[in-house]
Amino acid sequence: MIQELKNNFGHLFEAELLQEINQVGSYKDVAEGAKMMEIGDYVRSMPLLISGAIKILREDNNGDELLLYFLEKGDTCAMTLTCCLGQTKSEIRAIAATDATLIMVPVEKMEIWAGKYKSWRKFVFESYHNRLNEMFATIDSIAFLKMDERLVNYLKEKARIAEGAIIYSTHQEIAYELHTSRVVISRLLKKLENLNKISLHRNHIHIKNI
Amino acid sequence: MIQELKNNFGHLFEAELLQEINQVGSYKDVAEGAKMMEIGDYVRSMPLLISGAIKILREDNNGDELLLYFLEKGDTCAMTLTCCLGQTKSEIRAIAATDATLIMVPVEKMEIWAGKYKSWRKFVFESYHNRLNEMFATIDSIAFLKMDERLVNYLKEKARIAEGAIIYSTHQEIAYELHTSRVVISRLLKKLENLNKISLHRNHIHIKNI
DNA sequence: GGCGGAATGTAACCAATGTTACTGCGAACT
DNA sequence: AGTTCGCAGTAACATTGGTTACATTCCGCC
Repeated sequence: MIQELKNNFGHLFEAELLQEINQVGSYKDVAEGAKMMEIGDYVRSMPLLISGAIKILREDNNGDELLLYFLEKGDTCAMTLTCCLGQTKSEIRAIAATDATLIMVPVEKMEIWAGKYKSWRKFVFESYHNRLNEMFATIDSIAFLKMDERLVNYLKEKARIAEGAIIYSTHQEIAYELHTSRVVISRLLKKLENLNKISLHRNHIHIKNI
Repeated sequence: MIQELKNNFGHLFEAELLQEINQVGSYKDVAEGAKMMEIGDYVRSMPLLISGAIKILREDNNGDELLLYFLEKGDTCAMTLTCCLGQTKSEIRAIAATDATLIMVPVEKMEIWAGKYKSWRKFVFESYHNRLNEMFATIDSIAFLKMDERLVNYLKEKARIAEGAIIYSTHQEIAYELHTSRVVISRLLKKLENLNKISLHRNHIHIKNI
């Protein structure tokens, strides 16, 4: 494990902290689509993401979903940070967007290291900061953009995460994540295809130039 | 100053930390409407809110605004927390929603205390947590609610902040904060008045039962 | 090859919200 | 008292996005 740790977090943490993480952390592989956290769950360990991507979703009373943001390599989940300390429930759902590997750290360490290691504090603060910024971006998107622009942003982000020009999603799945209906997504995607920005296929979308 | 500190933060911080805050912090009074932070500003001190309320706003490229949430007594601004450490610019605007008093703490102390006082760490983490939760609530509101429901929530919140049943806002101001148009707000307010939930007057709104 | 289910395409319609344009009212000022 | 200006009321219309309904296509499976 220590090698992956160094590769992904070596520039952040001093050797002693890496050593500690190595001792108490446990490896975990998750498959694409796996639910990693549910709304209302209590959190007992903190994930450090080594590879893959996790999507973070919000749900309303009617079960309608909305994609908030993605976590990637080197990220951690801000939700767990204070859930651990404050013993509160998760407000969000986390689902593996791709196959992913992570290191799980017991919550007790979280606060101990915050007192002990400056680099850990920096990491935790920056995680919060990044998450807040992603939330701002999400809010901008919902509040200020129209659905066609939101869709384009979504496709860009998805392509970036997938590290390729092909997105394997159905229109229905996209509709869920943007909290709209399948018909609307089909309509807008077709427009993008007519503009020659994407090409549509069954079960996947080819991003050409958006 | 020490007395206000004790009243508002005494239950959070140990005596030694209160003492330190008292030594390095400076009092500041701001009048309603005063701009306390602008998008793009660098932050050099951290506010602890003693009384009053601060509204936190987001703005898009076209200058359109959106109210994110209010800060109140006992809160601090999460934005400053990492702006200080990371030397990044503010992503938000802060405006005094009422007359307010606060204690400004130099940023250098922020990280020092985080290493020294467990209670300070707890406070900072909880601040982040609260802000994230408020952002979730804001997103829920924008994404899942229709404008009439958002307006009702807004009025409730405003009345709570004002500690009374009368809201001194014009329709135009409300429209800005909810990022819609004055006509839409007037229309919806009139509906609420017809339902006998509010009564409308020039420059103010009387909340009756919503 | 035919069947069935999932995914997509599309039209027609509806509801919510945004826009434009104009009216009238009230308070402040002269 | 008359003027001015900001605020509020309202109608008419445009646009966006959501809904319903149905046709078509693709693919795996028998």
